[in-house]
Amino acid sequence: MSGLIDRPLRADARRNRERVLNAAREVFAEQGRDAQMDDVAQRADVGVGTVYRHFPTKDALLTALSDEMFAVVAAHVRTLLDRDDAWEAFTEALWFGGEKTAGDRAFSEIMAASSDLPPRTCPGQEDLIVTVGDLMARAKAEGRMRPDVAVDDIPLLMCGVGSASGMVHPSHQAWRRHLAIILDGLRAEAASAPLPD
Amino acid sequence: MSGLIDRPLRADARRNRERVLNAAREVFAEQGRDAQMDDVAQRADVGVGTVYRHFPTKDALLTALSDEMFAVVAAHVRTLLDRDDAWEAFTEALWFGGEKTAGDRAFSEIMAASSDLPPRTCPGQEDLIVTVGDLMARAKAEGRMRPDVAVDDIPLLMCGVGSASGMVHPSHQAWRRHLAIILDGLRAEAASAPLPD
Amino acid sequence: MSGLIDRPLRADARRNRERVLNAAREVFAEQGRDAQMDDVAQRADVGVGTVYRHFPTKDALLTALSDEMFAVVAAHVRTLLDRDDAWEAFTEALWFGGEKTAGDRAFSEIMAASSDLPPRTCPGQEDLIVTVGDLMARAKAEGRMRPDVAVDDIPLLMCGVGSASGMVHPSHQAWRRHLAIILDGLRAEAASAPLPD
Amino acid sequence: MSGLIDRPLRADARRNRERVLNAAREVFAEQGRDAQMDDVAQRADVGVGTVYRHFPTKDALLTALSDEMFAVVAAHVRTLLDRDDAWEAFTEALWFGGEKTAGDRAFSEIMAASSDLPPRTCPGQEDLIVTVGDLMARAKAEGRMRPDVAVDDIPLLMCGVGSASGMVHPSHQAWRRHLAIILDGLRAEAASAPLPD
DNA sequence: TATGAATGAGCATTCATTCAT
DNA sequence: GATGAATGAATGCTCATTCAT
Repeated sequence: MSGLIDRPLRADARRNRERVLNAAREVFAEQGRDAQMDDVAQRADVGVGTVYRHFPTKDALLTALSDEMFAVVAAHVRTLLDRDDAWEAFTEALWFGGEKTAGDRAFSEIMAASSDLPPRTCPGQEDLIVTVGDLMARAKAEGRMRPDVAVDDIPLLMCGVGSASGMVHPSHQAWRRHLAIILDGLRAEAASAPLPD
Repeated sequence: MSGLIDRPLRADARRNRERVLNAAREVFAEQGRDAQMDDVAQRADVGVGTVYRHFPTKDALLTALSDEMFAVVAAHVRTLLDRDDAWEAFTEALWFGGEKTAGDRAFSEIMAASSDLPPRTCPGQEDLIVTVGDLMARAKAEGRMRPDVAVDDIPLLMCGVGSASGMVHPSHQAWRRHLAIILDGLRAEAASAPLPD
Repeated sequence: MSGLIDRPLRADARRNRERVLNAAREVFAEQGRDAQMDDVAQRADVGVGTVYRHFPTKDALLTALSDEMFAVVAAHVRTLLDRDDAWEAFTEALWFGGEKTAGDRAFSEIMAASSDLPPRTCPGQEDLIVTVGDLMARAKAEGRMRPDVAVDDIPLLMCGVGSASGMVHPSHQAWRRHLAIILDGLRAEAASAPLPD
Repeated sequence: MSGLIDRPLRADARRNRERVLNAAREVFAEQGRDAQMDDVAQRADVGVGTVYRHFPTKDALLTALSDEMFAVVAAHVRTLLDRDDAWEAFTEALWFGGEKTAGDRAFSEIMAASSDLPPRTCPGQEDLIVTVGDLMARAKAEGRMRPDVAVDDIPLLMCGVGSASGMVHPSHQAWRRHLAIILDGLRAEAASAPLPD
């Protein structure tokens, strides 16, 4: 009952929340985490207060954004789980992640800064660890992936891809070369020596 | 005339410049480019004014720091030019660069941010491009390095290594794994497909 | 006509008005005039809009609250008018006022701040001036109260009692000592010299 | 040595610190603790930054102001210690305190708000407790002051005087009547009954 | 009419940079 | 030259009030 009555209000609010999120995504992607809340509000065609109503803190907004990013990637990777070729699935997962990360300055910065912060984790991130871990285990079993890589190496490598994605101007697709090299380096045949621990 | 009078002052000034640079190196390495000028001055046991006398702008100081970094690396790489084994020399160059970058938050950030900035180059960087380019050409000729990598890919990859260096807590040596993978990915045998352009 | 239709609404509205007033009384008493309208609404289980429907302004709400306070006290004092012993009645009036004021941060603050505001008066306050004035006149006639006090002194003194009521921690009853001293100071025998004007 | 060299700088800074303090005293006295830092800066003919250089926080500034107030009063009261007539000295102390408090909204508010805050004390306040306590002991011994008042009652009473000082417009001297009554209430002969505890 | 989301002026605070001493 | 105090634009966040639903 009240559900039906609530809808209109909530619908409006949700729409605004979405506008804020979209604006924030753009603004932070372009300008990095130093972008200003006022800019987000402006881009969303909304007062600052509205931004703060939905996200009590700049940090909360940034967190929401990154959680969402993880969730999106995690969801996609999950669809890859039933592929027969685990290495190929893994590869595709990383390409997808790169695609999402590329050009998102804030996300890259957040990942790069994660050393300072308490090691907060969100559902998406945990899911990602599980699913990617699964793919990696199978790819190793297939003999396609070098056995000395760990799941924990992946965020590291992707963080690198992310920061690379900002470099070199126009095509902005230099990160593809970066990732291609990394993927080649992850192949079973590539291992010239065990990775240092 | 003024030369004679200047000398002692200049000596003093040069010493101060050095103190500032040393302090700045430490401070920015630890706290990243967001560190404050006042902190630099304090660490250098110098007034802020002195910092500004030598570097008109925070940005100028940061630039000086990064130029210096490039110069140091370039100098080292130059000593590797007469090695017989070019691939090995190249490898060592990258390990040296990684070592220098790791733990220098500001330098990593600067490299990662270079997309914003006009593509300023400093002598060290140019030198690096030449020497590393030379090593790469020879390594390719040796048949040890995949032919489709370009010199321009290297800063990209190293930028990744840099941002990785900040991640994962105490040992802070996870970047070594990252670089090892990349190097394996750069080997001639690793190339599973040509790099995208 | 509209009267008949309005009634039920009015009943509802009046109930809401009451809820708002009750909530506001509590909230402002606890947190002082800096308490937020949203808090009032929440405590009243009502939307902010409803609060604003009944009181166009935070100030209006505060005013209503203080008017009400005056009315309550005035009503009580009026019941004391037929006492034989005017001094005792006066005394009781002040104790009653103190009791009401103690622990009501907002009311104390409002009284203390009344210098800023235009010297607005409400029926309760006027009534209070009349009744207390009457008691005072009779107490002076009885020879129990010093003749140089004026009705205008009383709010002043009570304001002091009010601000005192907030001080000193848990028992919060230090104001009783304050008022006791003042009452002793108001006795006819206490007058060591005429009050300054 | 460096002392001599320091002076000019420090002299300037101290002058500015004084300007800030003076401005703050005025502004907060007039508008209460809600006055804005920008207003203080403006009144001091100084940038906000300067205010913050000397007082890291609005609260720190307010604290400094109140500490100073206590110190001034304490110093004055200390000069009264050698009076023969302790009651008279006590009386004078309170008049002095009233004089200082009257018209200083912020100070009154701070005293009135002291119930919330952790019971911070400054040297002046402690000194005051000691000296006033001494005067009170002697006044009681003289048989001039009622024995059941405690030093702790005084801030309470003065807080009342303070808040009273803001009331009633033009003369602004109504607080004198308030204090006079209180003083009469504190006399030994005034005690009609022991104070409640 | 009630609701609570939206608004945005307002405010404390920071920090790169300037400039008097 | 060196110093560090002064500057003030910039920024995150709050809260009284309005208004679409």
